[in-house]
Amino acid sequence: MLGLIGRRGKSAMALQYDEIVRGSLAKQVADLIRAAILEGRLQVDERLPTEEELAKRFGISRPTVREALKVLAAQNLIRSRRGPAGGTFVTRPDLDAAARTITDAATLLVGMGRFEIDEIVAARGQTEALCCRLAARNRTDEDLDAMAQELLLQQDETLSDEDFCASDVRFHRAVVQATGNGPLQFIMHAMIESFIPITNMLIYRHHERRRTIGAHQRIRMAIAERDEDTAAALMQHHVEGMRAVLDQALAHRRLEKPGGETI
Amino acid sequence: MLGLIGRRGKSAMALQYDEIVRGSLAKQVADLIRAAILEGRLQVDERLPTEEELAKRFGISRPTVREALKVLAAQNLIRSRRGPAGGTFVTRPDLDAAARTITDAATLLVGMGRFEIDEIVAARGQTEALCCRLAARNRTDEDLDAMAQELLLQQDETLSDEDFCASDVRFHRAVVQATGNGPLQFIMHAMIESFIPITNMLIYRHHERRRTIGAHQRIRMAIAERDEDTAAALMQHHVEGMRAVLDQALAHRRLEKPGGETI
DNA sequence: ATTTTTATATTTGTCAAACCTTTTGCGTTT
DNA sequence: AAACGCAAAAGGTTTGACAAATATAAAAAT
Repeated sequence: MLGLIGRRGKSAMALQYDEIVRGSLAKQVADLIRAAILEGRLQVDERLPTEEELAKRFGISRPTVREALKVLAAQNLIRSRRGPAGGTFVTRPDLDAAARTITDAATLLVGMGRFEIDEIVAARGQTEALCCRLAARNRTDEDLDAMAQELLLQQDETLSDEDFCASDVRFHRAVVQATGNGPLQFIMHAMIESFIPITNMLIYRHHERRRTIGAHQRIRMAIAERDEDTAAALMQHHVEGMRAVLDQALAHRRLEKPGGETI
Repeated sequence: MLGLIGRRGKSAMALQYDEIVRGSLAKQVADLIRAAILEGRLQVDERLPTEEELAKRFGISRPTVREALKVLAAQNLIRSRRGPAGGTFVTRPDLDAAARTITDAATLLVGMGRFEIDEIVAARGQTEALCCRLAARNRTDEDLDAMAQELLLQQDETLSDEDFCASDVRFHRAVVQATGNGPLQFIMHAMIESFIPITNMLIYRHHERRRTIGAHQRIRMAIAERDEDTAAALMQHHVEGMRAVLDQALAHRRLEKPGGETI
């Protein structure tokens, strides 16, 4: 019974205005375990007690414990397996999983129209230009190869719009990858994966492929020659050149507003 | 009974190798509802059926439904209230909530040592210098006031290390805020909130306050005068100047490795 | 003796039915 | 008209049980 507040009687203690209760029992338990993980009191890959044991120790029921564990699992902090050697384990922080999390969050915001197109274009232009600078400085030959591979693919005329967009995303990712900076790659994920597809799916219906490919090729060339200023300027021009096309494409899209009850 | 796969007997259907099941029932339900929200089939602030009703429609039990809803609530997609007018509602995508999500993800990665200090310093220097440029271009007088307020606070000698660090974070946030670019602010949250505290809590034990304050003041002045190049250079120098101090501080910290069973 | 099969115990996953707590709204009383 | 109180609705929690998966040990077959 770890001090959780359940079925609290209104103890007539005068002047006790500070946070009566933080939330549901499940939330309190989730917060406790999360804190234990974040503070390192629970090591990576360490096994937590069984759900029944947790329920007993916290003085709550197993379904409530499970609700708490589900929340933590949704945050990629723990994972569960069945069986005798199963149980709940602390998950090693995974770069991909974390990147997916922030991408989802960014995609949601973009999809719900919380950002202006102009803002997105400006943010892309600036940050990707910066990445170009660092890429020109730190790129390896493998990075150049990765870019070349996408360029080759993009020149295939039979490529569907969707596949072309996907290749475009991979090209920009390759540029970010070439910076060799982990934290920057992590941050740029949100840009690359959420901002680019939204803008591109609108644009490529208007057949701007040739121009895009040309810009990509020049960018790669500048990075190959370690010409920071040129690479950055090219990228910024490439991205911000979309603005006009985007505004036009957006006008078409305003009319599509589906709605339907499914659940 | 919406086609969920529960208690599946090994139906002897030959050649049905494709994804027998996606996961637990709770996960399947969570995925279904999430997709409905992300695709706009469930509008913002729309009320979902009651938990009992959902259980009936999906053909599963209420605890399982609740596990699914908890997952979605943890992702800030829904919220629940009790009472007759209560229920489960689709949450409007919130910038702060999303920012908190990515901050948590980044903090976790940093805390678990998935990034090198050098990388973090470099990423901070580059991106914050970029923000300085845009801040110098777009800042309002209110932005300058916000910076000045933190500077004033930082000059208080009696400030605790923790409070000084918090003010430092707010100063850097004010710079990002001054860019006036929503997506950029969103992305930079992860830097500001997770990368800065980690580095600063190490540094300020070594009493670098005066130098920090001086750098802040010069940065603000350059932004006020709309001098992009100077502001960017100052910020980059300010951030990357920490590297040596950081390496030193890190050496001290290597010895602290607490471990203890609490859950 | 080695491999394969079977049994068993353990742990998560799911279910059912109830009860508790909070909140709203209505109806009664003052 | 305002205040109070009650009842209904919905999420929050509990209890106890069973189902499914899986690692380990035991047994059987080769």
